[in-house]
Amino acid sequence: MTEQHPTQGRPLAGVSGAEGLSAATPELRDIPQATVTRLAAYLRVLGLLVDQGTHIVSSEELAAASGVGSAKLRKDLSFLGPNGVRGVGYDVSRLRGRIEQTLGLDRGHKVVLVGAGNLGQALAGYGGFGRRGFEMVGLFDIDPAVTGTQVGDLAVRHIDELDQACRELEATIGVIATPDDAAQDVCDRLVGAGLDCILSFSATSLDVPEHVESRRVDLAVEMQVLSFNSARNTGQVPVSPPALDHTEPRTQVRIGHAAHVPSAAKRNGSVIAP
Amino acid sequence: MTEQHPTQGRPLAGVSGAEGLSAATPELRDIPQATVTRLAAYLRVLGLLVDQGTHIVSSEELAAASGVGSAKLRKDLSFLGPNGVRGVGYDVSRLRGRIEQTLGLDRGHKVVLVGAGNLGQALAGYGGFGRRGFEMVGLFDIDPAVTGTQVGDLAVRHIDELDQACRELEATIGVIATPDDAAQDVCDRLVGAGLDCILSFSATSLDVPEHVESRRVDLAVEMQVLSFNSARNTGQVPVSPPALDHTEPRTQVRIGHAAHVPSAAKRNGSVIAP
DNA sequence: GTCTGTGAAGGGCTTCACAGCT
DNA sequence: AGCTGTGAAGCCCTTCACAGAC
Repeated sequence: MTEQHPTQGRPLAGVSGAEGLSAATPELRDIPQATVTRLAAYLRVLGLLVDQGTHIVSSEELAAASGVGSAKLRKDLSFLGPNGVRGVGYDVSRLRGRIEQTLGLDRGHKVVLVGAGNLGQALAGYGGFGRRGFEMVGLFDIDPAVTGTQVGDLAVRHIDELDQACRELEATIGVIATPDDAAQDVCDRLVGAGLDCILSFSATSLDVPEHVESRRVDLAVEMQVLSFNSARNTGQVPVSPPALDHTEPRTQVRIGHAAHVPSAAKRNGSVIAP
Repeated sequence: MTEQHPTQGRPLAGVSGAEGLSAATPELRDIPQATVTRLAAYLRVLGLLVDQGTHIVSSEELAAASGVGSAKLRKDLSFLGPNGVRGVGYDVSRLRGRIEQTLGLDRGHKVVLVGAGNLGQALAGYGGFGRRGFEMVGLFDIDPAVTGTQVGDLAVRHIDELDQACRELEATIGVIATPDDAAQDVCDRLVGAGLDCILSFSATSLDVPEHVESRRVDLAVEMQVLSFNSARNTGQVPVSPPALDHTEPRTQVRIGHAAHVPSAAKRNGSVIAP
C-alpha cells in the first residue's frame, strides 16, 4: 500500500492500540470520511446560527444552508448518535458542541506555518483560523530576508528553530506554504518535530510516515477540474459568447429563510466533498 | 435537487445538446469525477517528467509519483482510451497532451480574481497558475483603498467594472477571495458577467445557476478534517507528547527513482481526491 | 518477461422511503 | 401532522487478478 485514504474513505478498522477508549464519546470510529468532511461544513453554519440567536434548526434548513441534501445530513448526523428531536429538529448549540467534540476541536489546535512568502503571509493573516478554533502560533522561513520580520503579531523565525519551537509551543498542525521543491523537506522537518497533522499548499504529493495525517490543496488542480466540468456541462464546445441576459432562476437559500429549495440551482459543497 | 455533484460524481448522462461532438476526442463524457481530479494530478507530474527529459514512464512510476496506486492509475487512463504500449509504458509527452486535451486545457483559460486582500494578492502573485496553463487577467475589489494599486503586473480595478472587463478580457474562470459575507454577491456578479467556472475561497456555500460550475476551498474545513483523522489515527487520546526520536521508515518516491514502494508510508493525494 | 488494459468482485456512499417518536 | 433516524437498494468507485500485446 502506498495510499493515503483509499479515496473511498473508510470507517477505519480500528488501529488496534487503545481498545477501551475514553468516556464521553460513544463512537468515534466508523464515521465515513465523506461524512467527516461535511461535519466540518455543518459546524460553520451552526456557528452562524448560534450568532444569529437561532435555537432550533431542522435537517432541511441546515442542509440547505450547507449545500447538501437533507437525507444526507440526517444520515451524517446519525453517526454521532441521536442528536435531534423527532417532530422538532436539532438544538443548534447542542449539535454544535457534539460535532466539535467529535472532530476533536475541543482541545485547541495550535498551528505552525512554514513558508512566509505571499501565500504564507496571507494565510498567517487569515482570520478564519482563529474564528474556527485554530491558533496560529509560529511562522518559519528559510530566507534570511524574511526571518525576523513581523507578520501580524508573529515574528518569522528561521526554520532551524522549527523543531524546538514546535515542542515549546505544543503545536499540533503544520502548514506548508513553500515552493514545491522545498515541500518534502519541510514536511520531513515537521514530522521530525513531532507534528502529526500536515496541510500542504504545494503541488507535490508528500510522503509521510504511517502515523501522520497529511492533506494537500492544489489550486491548479481545482481550476483544472473546474475547467473540465464546465466543458462537460456546456456540451464541450463553448463557442457562442454568453448572451448578455443571464436571467435564470437562482435559489436563495441563505440562512434564515432556508426552505424547500425550488428547482434549477446548484450549491457547492466544500471542494473536498461536493 | 439542490446538489452540485451528487458527491459520488457520475459519468454524466449526456447533456443532450451536441451529440455528434468534435473530432479528436472519442469519449469525453463518462469519465468519473474522481478520475478527473486525479488526471489533473497526473498532469503535473507529467510536466515534471517532460522537463526532466523522460520519454517513457510506467504506470507504476507515474502512480508512485502522483501518490496513487498503479491499478487505479491505469484504470483512470483507460477512460481516455488506449494511451500506453503494453510491455513498455506510456509516452510521457503524448500522454500529457491527451490529458490536457481531455481536461479542456488546450484553450487557454483566463482568470479574473475578486478580492484583493491578503489572500487575493497572494493568489495573484502565485506563479503556479501561469505555469499550469491559467492566465490571471484581472483583479477586482470594492475597496477604494485598494483599487488602482498595482499587484504584480495587474492593476486592481473596481468591481463595478467587472462585467465589462470580463467580456473584454474573455475571462472564463472567476476566483473569489473576498470575506464570506460578500461571496454570494460577488458570485452573482461573476455569473452575471458570463463566467461559468467559479472557484471560491470563502467558507459559504454558493448557489449558482445550473450551467455554472463552482468549487470551494475552505481552509478551516481542511484543518478540521485533518484534526479528526489525526485523532482517529492516534487512538483518540494523544496524551503523551511525541517522543524525541522519530525514526520510522519513510519511503522516498521522488520522481526518477520511483519504484516499487516498500511498506509503511502514505502519500497524500490532492485533498480533492485523496 | 514486462507492462498495459479491463472484466469482475467488493466496499463505501448516497438516496429512498418509511418506521417511529413527539 | 411534523421531523428525525435508519434499513435497504443502488450507484460509483476502488481493488484484484489476469488476459492480451509487445
